[in-house]
Amino acid sequence: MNKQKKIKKPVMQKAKPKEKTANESSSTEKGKKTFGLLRGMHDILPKDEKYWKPFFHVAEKLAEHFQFGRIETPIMEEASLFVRSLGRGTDVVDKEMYIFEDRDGTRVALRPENTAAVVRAYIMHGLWNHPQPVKLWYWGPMFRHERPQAGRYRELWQAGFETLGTHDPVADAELILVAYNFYKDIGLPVEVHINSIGTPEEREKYKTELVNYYRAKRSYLCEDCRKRLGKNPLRLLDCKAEQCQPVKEEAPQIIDWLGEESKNHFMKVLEYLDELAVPYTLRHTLVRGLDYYTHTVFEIYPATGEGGAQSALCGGGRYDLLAEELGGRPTPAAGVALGIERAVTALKQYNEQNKKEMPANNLQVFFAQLGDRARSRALKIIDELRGQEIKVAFNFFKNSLKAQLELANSLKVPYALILGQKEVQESTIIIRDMESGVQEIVDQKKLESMLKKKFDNGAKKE
RNA sequence: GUGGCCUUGGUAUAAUGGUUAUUACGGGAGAUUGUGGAUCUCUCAACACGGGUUCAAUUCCCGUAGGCCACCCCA
Repeated sequence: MNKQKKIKKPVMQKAKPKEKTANESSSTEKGKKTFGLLRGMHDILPKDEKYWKPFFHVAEKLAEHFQFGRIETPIMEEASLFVRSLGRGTDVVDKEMYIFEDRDGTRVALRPENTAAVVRAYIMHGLWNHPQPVKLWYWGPMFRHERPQAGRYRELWQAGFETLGTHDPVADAELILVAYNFYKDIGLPVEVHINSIGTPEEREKYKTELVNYYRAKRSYLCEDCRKRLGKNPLRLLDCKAEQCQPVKEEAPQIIDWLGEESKNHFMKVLEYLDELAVPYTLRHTLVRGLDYYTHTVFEIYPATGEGGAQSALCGGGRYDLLAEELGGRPTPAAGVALGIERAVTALKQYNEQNKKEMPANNLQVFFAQLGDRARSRALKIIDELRGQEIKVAFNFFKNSLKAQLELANSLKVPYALILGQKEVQESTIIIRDMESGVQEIVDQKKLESMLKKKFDNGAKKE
């Protein structure tokens, strides 16, 4: 052994320091190119499944309960769909879209979000002829060419809920409830931030007021804010620079610039939330970056308040004008998009801090097999157990009993079944209690009933 | 898009301008061959890539890529 080692390594050693000539050859002959990920992209591996699956299930369940129909639209659309909906001048459109010409010369974009596409589908398939409102949900990847950071990816998964064809504030409240439950059901404490940005007209008036106010204080502002003043005044409210805080605090609030109708709508939404006991915080600085929003806007954050700058877990609001903008008939609507990666990250962090773990696998038995004959018999029995809805783990790639039990142990399975030559001969099987180590030999025919009895007893004890 | 920090096996880490790059977890095999959760043995596996400085670079410098942080913005 040792000798082999000594021979092997010096050879490797020599190959490397052969300097420049060796380098060339090693990069072509020996060193096969390996591939990494495109920037900002990530794989979702089986180990993450315990986080991703529950979120999907919760979304699916909520959709079922609240009767949102599933819709999946293509991840590519005509680029102009997003330009129109999100608005020229928004960052998402101007600098974050994956946009290219396909082989036919069509201007194509990878969807940066899904509301526009859902509205497109709503119009295209004449869903306005269905009983209104039409409630839809989706789950899939979005693409934004941003500079990546933790919680910010270029491919990001979103679940979304959209309610189209109603002006009723109860729709806003329902969406917030759904989003709130999405986190609550999974055990992640969150807080809802909410605001109203009224109609475009009201917003314009407010913007003018805001600009006037800020202009007077221009000399106190940070550099960014001076830029924002001309470019994107609503963003002034988001400024984190310390020097701007006093100015910000005194700034006019959009609420005061809403008309009767808008105000009433907002009040109604809040009343519903009170009734639903969804805790929320009014945040008059909450505006949103996509052009299509009107009236209610909201975001949800982890209640821990940690997680860096991009900690918003989801965002949504009303978009009463979007359908019309996209060529449909006027259709009041509202929706919410939930970032799955951020939810996963927040939940992981929360679990870590609170020493919680995701529910363990619900495997009930491990099937250990010894020898060829046992193996083929095992497959049959396992299939029968599957028919009985008994969740059984096994690994036919390991042959020693020891290795198999080791696996059973690491999987935390309560019972192991052991089938060897002897048992095959006698048509029996061993049931081993993994905790106590007690084993009993039972007739294979009685296996299912025995197991079920044990599971029942186990359930009763708990 | 702007600025900054960072990059050693799958993960987490140690050290070093110069013979076999540390340790733990993890993966595989095993400790008299049909029994796990303890211990032990063996084994697998890394200096992101490219260029430069140097007699010599994983170590110093530059570039690229990627990650992270803040901003911009957003989920």
